[in-house]
Amino acid sequence: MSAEEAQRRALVFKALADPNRLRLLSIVKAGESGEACVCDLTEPLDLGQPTVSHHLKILVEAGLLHREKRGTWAYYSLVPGALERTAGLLATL
Amino acid sequence: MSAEEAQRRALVFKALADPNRLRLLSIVKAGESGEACVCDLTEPLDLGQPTVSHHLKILVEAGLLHREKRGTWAYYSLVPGALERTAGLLATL
DNA sequence: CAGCTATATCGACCAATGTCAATCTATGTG
DNA sequence: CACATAGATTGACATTGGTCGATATAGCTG
Repeated sequence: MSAEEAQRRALVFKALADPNRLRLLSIVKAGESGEACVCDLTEPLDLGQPTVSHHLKILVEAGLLHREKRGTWAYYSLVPGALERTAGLLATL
Repeated sequence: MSAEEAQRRALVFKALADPNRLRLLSIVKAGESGEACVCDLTEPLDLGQPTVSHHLKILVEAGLLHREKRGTWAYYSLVPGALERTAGLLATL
């Protein structure tokens, strides 16, 4: 694998390499509507709102979460197929 | 997902969250014998020997690589099924 | 427009991490 | 035993990364 390809793939795993971000993904996935707003995520993780926004941004930039703003709220949802594609990265090392 | 479970899973992804470690896994996997010694890994990554040993240790501790010492050499190989199990972690978030 | 609320951004701080040079350990060889 | 070699460990350093408080932005409501 080329250095550039490795760097690219490492970005996704970096996004997954934090316990709080794994929990964020888990909560978003478990939500019955498939989405969650920041206010739903702050309390269960016992983190400040800026910290949660920071983690969500990293997950969005990694292509794992999708952000949709509706009114004052921002709703986050899993990007369809993103987890499966990430799993595929491991099979094709 | 509990905080403890998240922490446990994050350890594996932390191990994957470095480009050089991804390349190490890739090289070990690609080797025809399925294993490689440190001396085979230093040059293609353009890293010093201590750095490579450091990365290999992290991959072993994450349960991804197996280390077997034969004589003066240490041979590293993929732990069977480890990558598949890691991929499974993503499916069960 | 003034005020409120949800979220994002900024700046600072401390902890964790990747890298290297130097050194140590263990194995093999004369 | 003396020496050489493969690899691990240590210590130092610079960089990155997670967290928070303070502040900014955007949308809603009166």
